[in-house]
Amino acid sequence: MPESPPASQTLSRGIRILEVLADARIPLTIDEIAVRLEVHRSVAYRLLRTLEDHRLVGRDASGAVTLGPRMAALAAGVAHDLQAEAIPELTAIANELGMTCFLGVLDGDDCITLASIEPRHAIASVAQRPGARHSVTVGAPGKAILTQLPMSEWPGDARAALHAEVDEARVRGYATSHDEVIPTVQSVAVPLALRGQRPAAIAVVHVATDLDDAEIAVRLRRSASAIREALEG
Amino acid sequence: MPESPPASQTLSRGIRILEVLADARIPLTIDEIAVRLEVHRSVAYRLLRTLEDHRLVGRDASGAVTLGPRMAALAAGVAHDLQAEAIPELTAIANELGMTCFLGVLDGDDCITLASIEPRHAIASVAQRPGARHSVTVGAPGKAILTQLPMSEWPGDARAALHAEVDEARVRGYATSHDEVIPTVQSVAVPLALRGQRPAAIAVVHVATDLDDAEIAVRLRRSASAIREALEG
DNA sequence: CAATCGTGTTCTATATTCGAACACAACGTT
DNA sequence: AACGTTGTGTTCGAATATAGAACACGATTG
Repeated sequence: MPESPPASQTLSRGIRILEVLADARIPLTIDEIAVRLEVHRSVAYRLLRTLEDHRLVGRDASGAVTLGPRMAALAAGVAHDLQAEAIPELTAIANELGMTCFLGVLDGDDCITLASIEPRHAIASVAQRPGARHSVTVGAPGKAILTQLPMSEWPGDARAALHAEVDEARVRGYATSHDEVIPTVQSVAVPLALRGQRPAAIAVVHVATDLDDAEIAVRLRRSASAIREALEG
Repeated sequence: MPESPPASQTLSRGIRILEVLADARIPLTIDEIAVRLEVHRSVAYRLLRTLEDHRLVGRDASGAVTLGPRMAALAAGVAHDLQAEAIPELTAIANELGMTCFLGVLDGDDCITLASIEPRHAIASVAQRPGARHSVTVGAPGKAILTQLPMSEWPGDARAALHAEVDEARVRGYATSHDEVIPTVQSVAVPLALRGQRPAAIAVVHVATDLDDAEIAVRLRRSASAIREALEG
């Protein structure tokens, strides 16, 4: 068993500033940040100045600290080729089915939405925005991702509860959810397994439709295949 | 004149790793990263382990380093309320005009796309993705942003060249571009100035249309007002 | 079976960071 | 006006977290 050498304190604190700012969702003062990090204010100050040099944070008119747009530019580099191939497919699906369609990937015990495309008259429009994150144990995309993992890698609290449901999804080839992540909406997702990359899924959400879940799944699977094809040749 | 105390070396190097990964767009080995940072490999190693702890980077199956989806989750916190208000408006515009519609904000000398919505029947789909970044001196959104700034804050090389064009855009209330950022496409943008926040703009791109630029601008301005209203009461 | 390329670990001198203290500006309150 | 408050930015010595060399190891490749 390899030892676990200590991480970099300074870098870790700098990143925690970004995390704090991201979930605060409002501009914070340096003091507030220092308190949340439990470091001396002068430490937070120097770290902030460094983040500012790299434009990852900025100040609003009153001097309070916020995340900078440059963060979005960095995030655009995440799974760049997957996004490039997936987005046109998501768009096609969204237009054909008239439903919001999105791409989720596994991150630890979470499912993170990387891209999402909305059709006209989007009902659940604020539903799934890029960057949205929730436990992989809830929602259709999460379960579609779980079908790709050995149960030993599931979050501890999910094994008993989801065993049957995920098994069924695996043989069926798609997963569904009702009322889990977003109240009253249903979701259908198919797994997207790529060589060497983290497990992913593409999914749609809808409230009520004349289409059968299985029919939706067929359409999703077609795009999943196209994406896989494009990326793995 | 305040002195400029040195920035945090460790944090700065850690961020440079993220920057290097974002623009490499392919997985890198630790050695490659160390070379690009011009640091000893063991330094890069410890920094990487820290980034990994925070899930900002991950490894693919072969052990190479990539940006992690968590970066996207962080980026979702950028201008959170602006995005929340803008996205429904962008969607409405995209569907009404049948054009890709996006939100750009100023970052230093660059214009960064924060969100973009494509219409139902998208023609040129890969136009402007979230996170896209280019000089504020090119493209319609950039010029719409420049109309909000005193010329003293323009990038040095833009003052002479763009003076007349931006002045005209300012009195007209909208900016245009042909063939600047993306070949053959035209763009129309209106400024979006928000109290205490960085200058922004909303814009559409199109190839050829029966609509007049001025008519498009009217529609854009309506949404800009709605967003301003919602955020500033 | 070398040679190469990659990862992960251990170690000490020292450069870097920490955190207290100081200086100052803007705002409200009494 | 004097006062406390709340915020920022700067200085500096001591302490420690970091830097970078060296070592150990496993895959691949020739």
